This record gives sequence, C-alpha cells and structure tokens, in this order.
Amino acid sequence: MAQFWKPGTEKPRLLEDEDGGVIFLSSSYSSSSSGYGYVSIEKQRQRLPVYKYRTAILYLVESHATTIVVGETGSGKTTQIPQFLKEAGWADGGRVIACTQPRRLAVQAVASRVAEEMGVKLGEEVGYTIRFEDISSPDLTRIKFLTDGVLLREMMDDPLLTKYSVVMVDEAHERSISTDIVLGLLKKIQKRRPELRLIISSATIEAKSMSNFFLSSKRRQALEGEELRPRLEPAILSVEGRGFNVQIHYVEDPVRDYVQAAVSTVLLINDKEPPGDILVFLTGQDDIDAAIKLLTEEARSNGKNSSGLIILPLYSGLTRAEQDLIFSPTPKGKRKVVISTNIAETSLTLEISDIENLVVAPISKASARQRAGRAGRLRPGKCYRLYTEEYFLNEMSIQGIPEIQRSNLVSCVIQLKALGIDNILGFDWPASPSPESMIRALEVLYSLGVLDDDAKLTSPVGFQVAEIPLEPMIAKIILSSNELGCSDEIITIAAVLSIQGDHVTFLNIYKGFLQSGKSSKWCHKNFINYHAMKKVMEIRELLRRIVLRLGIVLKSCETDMQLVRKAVTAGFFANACRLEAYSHGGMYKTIRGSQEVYIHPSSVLFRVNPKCVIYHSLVSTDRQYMRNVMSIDPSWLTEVAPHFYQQQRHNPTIH
DNA sequence: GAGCACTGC
Repeated sequence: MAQFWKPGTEKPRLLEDEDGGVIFLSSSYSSSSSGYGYVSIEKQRQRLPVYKYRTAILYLVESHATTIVVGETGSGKTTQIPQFLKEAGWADGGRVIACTQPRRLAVQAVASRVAEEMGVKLGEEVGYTIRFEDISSPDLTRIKFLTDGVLLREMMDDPLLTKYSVVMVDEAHERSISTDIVLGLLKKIQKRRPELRLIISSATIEAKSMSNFFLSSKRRQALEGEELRPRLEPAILSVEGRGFNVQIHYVEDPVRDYVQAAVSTVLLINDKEPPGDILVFLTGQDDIDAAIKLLTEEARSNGKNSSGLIILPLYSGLTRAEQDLIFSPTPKGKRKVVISTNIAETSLTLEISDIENLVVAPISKASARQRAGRAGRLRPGKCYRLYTEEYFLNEMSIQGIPEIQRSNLVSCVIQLKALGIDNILGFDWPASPSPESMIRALEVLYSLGVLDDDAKLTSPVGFQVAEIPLEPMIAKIILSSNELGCSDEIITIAAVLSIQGDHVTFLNIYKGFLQSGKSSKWCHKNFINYHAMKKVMEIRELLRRIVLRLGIVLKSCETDMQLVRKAVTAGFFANACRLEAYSHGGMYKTIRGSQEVYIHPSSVLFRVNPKCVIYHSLVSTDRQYMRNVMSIDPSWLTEVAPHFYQQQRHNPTIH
C-alpha cells in the first residue's frame, strides 16, 4: 500500500513554483459563505476578492501599458475589471473596453452576468460577439466580450483596433493558438498606439514569462513624449481566489503499478479519513475499468468499512445520463468514488504537429495543480499524488506545451498573411513555433495555390481561402467544387468534417436526415447524434452565405460522386496514401513521405482497403490511424497538385 | 478492431 507523508506547514497553497518579482498584495480576505436572504448585487460585487484591488488595478492600468493580473478561479476578475474600467472613464468618448475569452460559452455567460450587474439590457451598453451571434451595437456598446478568434477577424478590418481603449485578454494561461496570435499582434499595435492599454489575465503563475514577452522589444521606443507615455514594463498584480486549502501528499517511493496504487489509496482514504467524496485521475478507459473491478473486489473482501463506496466511472464514451450520475448527491454514510480521465480536469490535449497523439504521457505541473484544485472548490480538501515529491519538483514540466508549438500552422499562417504580416518567420510570439513547422505550413499553402512564389496571398484564390472561416484545405475544396459543379455536396462535407465520419458516408447520412424532415426520431433510430446534426446544419448555413458572397453558385452533382472525390482531393492531396502491395494487414504508405498508416476501424472502408485513399486526420495510438477516409484515383494527384507530386518540387520563397 | 479530451473563425 502506498505510503504518504505530509509536507510541512510551509508552502502556501498551490503556489509551489511561484517565481519572484510578483507584487503580491496580500490580504486577509475570508470567504464569506453566503448569508441568508436577499443580498444586493452591489454587496455581492463587494464581496468578490478582486473588489479590494479596485484602486490598485485602476492605478496600474493608468500608469502601465500592460498590466498582468494573476487571479485564481472565483476572484471575480473577468466580470469586475471591465466594470471598474468603465466606472473610471475608460469607455468615455465613444471608446470601447474589450474582454476576450477563449470559448464562446464563456463569452455569453460573462456578458449576461455583467449586463445583469449593471442593470442594462444585453446588447446595448454591454454586448458580445461570437461566431454566429453579434449581440452588440456599434453606437451603444461600451463593454464588449468576444472570443479571441473574433478579435482576430476584427483586426482584418481595423488593424489597430482603434475603437478600443483597453483590451483585456482573459484566460491567457490556456495559451490557445488564437490567444497567442492576439498577444503577438497586440504587442505590435501598442507600438503604434501608446494610449492603448492591455490587461492580460491568467489563472496560473505564468505571469513572469508573459511580462518578459511584453517587456522585450527589439528597438526601444523613441523618447519624444516620454512623460505622457505609460511605463513600458508590465505591472503584475496577484489577486487571490476563492479556492480552499488543499493539502498535498506524495508517495515516498515511486509506485510500480499505479492502478493498484490508486485502488489501495482509495481504500486507505476510506479507512482513515472523515466523510467526503474521492476523485481519481487515470489515463484511459482501460485503466478505469480495471480499477473499478479491482476496487470492487478489494472492497468486498475487506469487509465492514468498504460497503459504503459508490464507485462511478467518468469518461467521454459514456452516455450523458451515465456521466450525470456523478452529480447525484452522496447519501449519508456513503462515500462516492469517481474514477475519471482528464475529462474532470478540463484542459490538456496531447498533440504533436498535425497528428493527434494518444500515447500516454506525463502531465505538467500546471495540470497537477489544476487537478488538486478540484478538491478545494467548496471546502478544504486533500490531494494524494501517486508520484514522489522529488519527481514533481525535478521531472515534471511546468506547463504543457502551448498549442502553437504542437499544431499544424496552415490556418495560423494564412491568418497572419491576411492581416498583412509578411515576415511570418520574424513574428514576435509569446512562444515561437519551430521554423520547420512554419515552413511546412508555407509549403502546403503554396501547393494549395494560396501563396505565390513570394509567399504572398494569391488573387483571387488566396484571398478567398482567407475569407472562409475554415481550415485552408477545406476552403480550397469548396473553391474547387465550384469548378467541378458539386458545391452543394461539398459544403455539406465541409460542415461535417468538424464533427466525424467518412466524407461520402456522411453525405448519405445528411441526405437521409433531410428526407426524414430533420427528425430527431430518425436520428435516434439510426444511432445518429441529433445535436451534432443540428450543429452541422448551422455551420452549413453559415458556409452557404459566405460562399454566395464569394460568387459561388450552389450546384449539385446529383449522384456523380467522382466529382466530390476530386474536389476533396484538390484540398487534401498532401494526405494521399497507397495500399502496400502484398500487405495482409491493410498497411498503407503516404505517397510523399512513405509513412506507415492504417485505416481506422471506425471507417466504412476498414477492411475494404481501396488501392489509393486520402484522409482528413491521423490519430496516433499503437499505429497511425487515418480517420475520415475517401478512395481516390491516383492520377488526380498530379492533376490537382502538380508541384506537390512532381519529381523536382520547388519551395516557395521564405521571407 | 479501436476507444484521453477539446475549442475557435
């Protein structure tokens, strides 16, 4: 059984690797559990931890070009800071305060909360913009919430973001690609607009590196007007959250079998600790099933104390109803044990380049901290780590790798090009992607006919592809479908590739769905996710409108699937694979790269093994599996992408 | 015969 020791009393909660240089305005805020009866909105606002920093925040924003706010969940920073700014006059004279979020749902939720607190109608003084919805008014809106992707699109029309006085980038620690691009561009804008103020808000202690990013400048600004300028070095302010203390325990020695160790630890906790539920993190469904089996057996043979365990699995493959079981209240005298994947952590993706990687890998310190935080949401808790403290301190990486350093960059590069950033390799990123991944993206864009020999957007194809809010390869197949006369089918495929399924299979499903009168019963009968279908319809409608604006006429090829296949090939030629002759296992090799790949068993082409296929995505487990597969005629490849499949290829000029 | 989890324009 795993042995734990308690660390000393030192070490403030969850701040293990805090760096120096942080202005920590400590205070003795005690979380006042809600009183009885009615509490005015103003009282509620004043109870938020961030309220005590109002003056400090306003002073720092006034005097510094960039302010970094480190605040844990529940500090109230997202809802309050924009209001503080407005109250202090930052939205006077028709100016607007922007606050970005990485996710649509957060944008909507925060905007309606702030409108409620201010007692105004959503869409007037307080508004929001996300992809399908613009609930804001150019004349009235003073505080605007938006996804960082939408802010990027706005920069295409107004590169200096002239209507905004302050831009607050929230959840910057999540380091999504669009957050990183936004941060890089905002730094550029600041040089041209010294009056613009930035607030970078982050939940973890990434503040120091963020500060260095905004401080470092290739050439210092000119001295003229120095006294009017804000200080250039970013201010850092730390605001405590509302989480409770979580006591961390480590094992003394590395464990040999972590499933066994997890089970033993659950039983130990059940034996020794006062009432309270348990959340266990494991890597995947296999381990979870094994742990549940083992725990059930050991609990039964252990006797008296263990009968009170309610053991529940949690992973995405379960139905919604099964997942909801974990929210049911634990009966008195019982203890709930939830054994989960990282679904309960809300974060983390393991991806390398453009291949999704499902290999088990160690988590980062940031993930470990996030997991521990799950124990302290409502009251103090404990966290048992099944690795040693030495491992935590010396072996685990501080932060996961930012998305931009582990992703396919084609979308990102074309967005920068569309924003007029010509020197892509010289762009100042918070975290630079590797030159190799940039060059790979440039080569694909060149092959798609989106960039010319000087790595500039081509006209009209390059500009049209940039205009369509989809991956460039998908945008390209839409343009090709216009020439081939199958645009009606292709926009359906384009809409659905964000969901799942083989291209042609899905087209058939979509037709069936329409014939059923978009019936949810039909979906249920055919094991099809009705909500996914609704989402497909939504995206398809958006695409239809964009495509019409580009002058593409919707035309159906009826039953001639050759045209559809050819159009898809025009965008995904780089993902062409040939079946290896005499291979019994259905082994394919990519035509340009000879990488060994297999058709995913979820594909209808599994075991059919056509001679030549193209795929939409690769997933890497024990093998590289192709998902979303379509059979093609290899002669099309040289036809649609001669430069890519010719003997001697030439690369686009790199600037 | 596979099966961690997701978001955005």
